[in-house]
Amino acid sequence: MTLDEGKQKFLQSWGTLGSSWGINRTMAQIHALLLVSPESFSADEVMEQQQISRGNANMNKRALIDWGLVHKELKPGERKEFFIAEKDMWEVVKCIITQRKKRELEPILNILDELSDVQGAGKDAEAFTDVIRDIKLFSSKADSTLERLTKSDSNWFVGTFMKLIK
Amino acid sequence: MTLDEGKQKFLQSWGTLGSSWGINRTMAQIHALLLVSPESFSADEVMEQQQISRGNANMNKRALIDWGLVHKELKPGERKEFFIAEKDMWEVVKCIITQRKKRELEPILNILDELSDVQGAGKDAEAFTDVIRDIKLFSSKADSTLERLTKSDSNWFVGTFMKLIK
DNA sequence: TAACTCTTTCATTTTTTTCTGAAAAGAAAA
DNA sequence: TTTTCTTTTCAGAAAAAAATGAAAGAGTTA
Repeated sequence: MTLDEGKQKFLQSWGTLGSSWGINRTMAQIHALLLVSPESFSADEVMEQQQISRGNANMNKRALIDWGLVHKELKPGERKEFFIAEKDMWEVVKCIITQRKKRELEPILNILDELSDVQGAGKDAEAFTDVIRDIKLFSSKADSTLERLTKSDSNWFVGTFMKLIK
Repeated sequence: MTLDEGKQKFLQSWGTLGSSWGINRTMAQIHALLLVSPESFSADEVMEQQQISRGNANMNKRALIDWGLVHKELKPGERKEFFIAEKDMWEVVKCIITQRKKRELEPILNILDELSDVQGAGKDAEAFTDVIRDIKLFSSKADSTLERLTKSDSNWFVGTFMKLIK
């Protein structure tokens, strides 16, 4: 397989994976494009490579920066902004965990807290509080595990998970 | 908060969480509905509770069964099928991990294998193979960790993660 | 076999999400 | 200040995903 074929296949797959995880396909593909490129890209280059509009490129570029997956790069003498992806895969994983945890896990934890004290008696109320309690147990365990994960360094991660997997 | 308000809020939140993780909102809400109910539901009851069409109810009910999150229940004397959710939260988590791993992680692992032997020289090819190698490292570590996780019992999970979060 | 009950399918409609492109805003150079 | 280059915004268009409902299918009972 040639480099170009490989890149193309990677962009395609990364986009598909992203969209099945609730991430806009184009955002995932721009991320993939920047990930496999040693050079930074201008907005125009991204637009041309991905055949997308300026608005679309800008919107997704900003989202990637918000997630911490992409950084701005200013080239001396150039007026344009350039963009380059975080290449350290451990940093990438940490960014994704941090963002999704903040945006999704933490809000649901707050709601579960509120739901812990519903009023009601009987089988229905009992089933409800049981489920909420169990979900809360798992969620807060997940939350603190991920919190520790993102606070640790790559070696800790590799070491700990190595132990887990054998 | 009353039981009904609580249920309503839970269905709402579970649906939102689901859709930000690439799971159809209605599927997540039906799941939530069945999760917090001690009794099983017929298709008609689901339709009425969620105000959705027969086709929609059927489609999502089937998806939930495919995932292993919901089971059929045949009541003696009744011609209808009834549906009841798996209530053991550890089983629920295992179902979700197993399905997503099979549908998403494993396919990408196969693609990463193919992408490992792209032909090409220079900075671009090097950047490409570096990224693919790193993603493969993380993915296969994740894969084997999740594999072991789903093969283990609840106590193992609680114990191990307890240690991690100490 | 015919009538009945319930489930499944799928072409069409509806809703939601994503994308476009032109206009506005911002920032550096002339 | 004015011009030039670049980024951002956002209303409307397009595409994608989800939902509907009627018809077909499947299994029971009469």
